[in-house]
Amino acid sequence: MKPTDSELEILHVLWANGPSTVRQVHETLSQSRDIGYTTALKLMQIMYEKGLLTREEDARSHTYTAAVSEEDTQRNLVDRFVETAFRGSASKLVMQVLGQHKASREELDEIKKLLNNLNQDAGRRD
Amino acid sequence: MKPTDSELEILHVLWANGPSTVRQVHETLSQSRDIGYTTALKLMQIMYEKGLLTREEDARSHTYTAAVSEEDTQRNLVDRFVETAFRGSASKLVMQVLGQHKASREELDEIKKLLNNLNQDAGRRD
DNA sequence: AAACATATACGAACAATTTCGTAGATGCAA
DNA sequence: TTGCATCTACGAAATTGTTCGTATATGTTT
Repeated sequence: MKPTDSELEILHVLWANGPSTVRQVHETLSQSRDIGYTTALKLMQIMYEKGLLTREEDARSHTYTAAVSEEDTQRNLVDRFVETAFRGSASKLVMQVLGQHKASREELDEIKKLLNNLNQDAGRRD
Repeated sequence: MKPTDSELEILHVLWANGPSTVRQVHETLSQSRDIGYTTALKLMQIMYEKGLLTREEDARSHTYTAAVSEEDTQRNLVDRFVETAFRGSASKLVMQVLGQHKASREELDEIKKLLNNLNQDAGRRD
């Protein structure tokens, strides 16, 4: 259920480019790091067995599609990460990230807006 | 340099309780999961070799201390995590976390305050 | 001092992940 | 139709992380 780092790389390619053959995925992956064709193939076969990918057995090659959504996957990853790295304290994580990374004004505004809503909710609950 | 999940568990114990013997760490760890004494020992020995822990060779047992700070470690982990799970988009991560996790009003206020400062900075830079 | 409790060190098994070589199938081109 | 390019499948090695049993040393108690 939890994709490994390599599997995540492949998922990102499929999320960004849509259904692709092993060759296409390998081509993209090659641009950012050294990886053999059969390595990519094997990874995608394993992911298929795990249910992380579906595939269409076309004429000669197979076309693979991500079977899990980017959102769901990231939600799962975040859950685990908050737990292991921040012992469950999501707000600590948020503050760490905000203090550390740059974000555009638009992004900050969007976050602020979301935060205001949450703040109102929290107020009502008290 | 990057602690594994098990190593992180041990670091959390040491960060929370301060310098401790293997026995003390094992005692704490046992409360949350099944783990043998020698397993904890081995992990801490490896962490010592890696430089994640220092140790004081007392009379009979050793007293271990975290050699890396909680803040630095979390910063590193967040960096990697943003990269692998969110392809570098820190704000996506923040929004994912805020939308998903509950936080107390105090925490939200604190985040909001931090965010306002950042927002001003971003404004000035434009 | 002898027996016991408890510590470290070490080796090894096991599992998961990553990597790639090689074999065999299949379509296409000469 | 023969040979070349390219595909999948498979097996296996290398790496890393986790786990614990056993040996051995060292204090402590009687």
